[in-house]
Amino acid sequence: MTALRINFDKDLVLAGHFLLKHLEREERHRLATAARLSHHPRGGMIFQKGDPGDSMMAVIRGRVKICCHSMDGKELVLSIINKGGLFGEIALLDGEPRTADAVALEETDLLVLDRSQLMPVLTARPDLAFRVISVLCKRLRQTSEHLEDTLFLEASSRFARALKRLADAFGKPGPEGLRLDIKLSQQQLGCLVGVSRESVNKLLNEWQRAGVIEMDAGYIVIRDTAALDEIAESCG
Amino acid sequence: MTALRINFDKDLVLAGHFLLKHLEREERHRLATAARLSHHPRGGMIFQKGDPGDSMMAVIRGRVKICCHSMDGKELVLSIINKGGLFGEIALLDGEPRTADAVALEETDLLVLDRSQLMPVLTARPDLAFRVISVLCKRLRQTSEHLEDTLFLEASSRFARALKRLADAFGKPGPEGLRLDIKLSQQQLGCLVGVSRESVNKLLNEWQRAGVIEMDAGYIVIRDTAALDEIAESCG
DNA sequence: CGGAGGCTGTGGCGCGGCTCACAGGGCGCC
DNA sequence: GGCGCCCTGTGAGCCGCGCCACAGCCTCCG
Repeated sequence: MTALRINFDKDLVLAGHFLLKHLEREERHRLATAARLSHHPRGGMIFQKGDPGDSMMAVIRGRVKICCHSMDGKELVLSIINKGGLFGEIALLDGEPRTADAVALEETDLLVLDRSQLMPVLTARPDLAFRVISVLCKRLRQTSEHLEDTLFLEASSRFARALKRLADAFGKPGPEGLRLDIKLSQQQLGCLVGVSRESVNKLLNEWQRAGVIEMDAGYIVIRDTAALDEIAESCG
Repeated sequence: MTALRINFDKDLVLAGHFLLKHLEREERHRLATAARLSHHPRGGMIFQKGDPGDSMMAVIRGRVKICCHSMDGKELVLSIINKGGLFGEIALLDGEPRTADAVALEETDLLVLDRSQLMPVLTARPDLAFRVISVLCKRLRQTSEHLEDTLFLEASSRFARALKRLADAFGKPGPEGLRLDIKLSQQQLGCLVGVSRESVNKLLNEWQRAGVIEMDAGYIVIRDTAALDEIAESCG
């Protein structure tokens, strides 16, 4: 009974995912039964840079950060995966080790798909392969934009752009403005763009004084999108 | 007669390319006849960031740099494509605008493949699709490593790593050491890693004095690979 | 309830590296 | 040959921002 419910849930999860929603129900069901569920506590390590990787994960509940660390302990957060999102495809697809760490930001449930299950489907369904290709293209565009940002822009613009990206991914419109529905410490915000915690603090307070943003119970609310755009484009 | 020779050449070029070498001869020939040749003088612009892009290019002769520019005129060189290399796949695959400029570093001939020609082949041949996927994965790994480098490492390490990468791509073993078979100004070298021309100059001279590298007729020769590794890994 | 550990808020110092300024050299073009 | 242009070489100055230090808070836990 429980097993049945879990399988049913898995089907639903896969069906909800844009990569797999176009599969025949039967095919999807086969994937669903083969997929493992895995649970991770807040802060739990899902995989680590250098691990052999023959699976990819879909986030059912919680959030996952993809990050890596320098030799002297600095952290760079490459991306934050929301519920419904997918990560770990690269190592699955090319068979090389994982390029980054994956850490649960909150209590998180994952659906794990192994290469051996996925590859036959990919081969049989060219449309699925194209979907994968377009995911990879998007990632590449993002990463390369991230690189441009860090080389061309100074800290304030970079951070403003990061807020805008966060707003796209986690923004909920509210009475006061666009509310970022995710709690990140100033430390973590800094890691998103390669800026020190202290600088993040100073920028946040500066913008708060200027009425561009507002802090509400630890959440950031963007009050003046235009002003933020201004900062993001400034200098250059 | 000329046309025939050109078609024959195209066939050869495609056959030499790892993406296409596994196609049936007939299929490849169809692609080859459909593909355009295009010629660019040294410094010529091949395409520009933001252009609609429905083609990808294989380099038959010469070299191409993929780069982009900041609003205040700084340049970032994302990669340099050698003869035999491929570029422009991303826009072709996902239909979005080009993410960067492509400029001929030398007198360059290209073979241009249009989306309309390539897509049917891609759909019919899953192995080709996988090959494309693995190209994208490799690019993604490179870009993300580039990003890590610029955020984590200081100028000297970054530049040392860039030299190593150049050595991988363009290095010819010689009597004195590994010779980089490409002429780049200090300006261009700087653009590869986001370092000012002056800093590049100082580093090159410093390393030359230390016997790590040597300049020969404008070409860089790496004499002490281990020392370069040392610099690349240093600090952290 | 008290202590520890993580987060925020701020000021000051120091440094890596960019900017600027200038001088000399090679090379193609008029 | 001479002129302009782009390259290399080098020193001085400046500045953004990281790093350090410290103080006040909140939260979790024994």
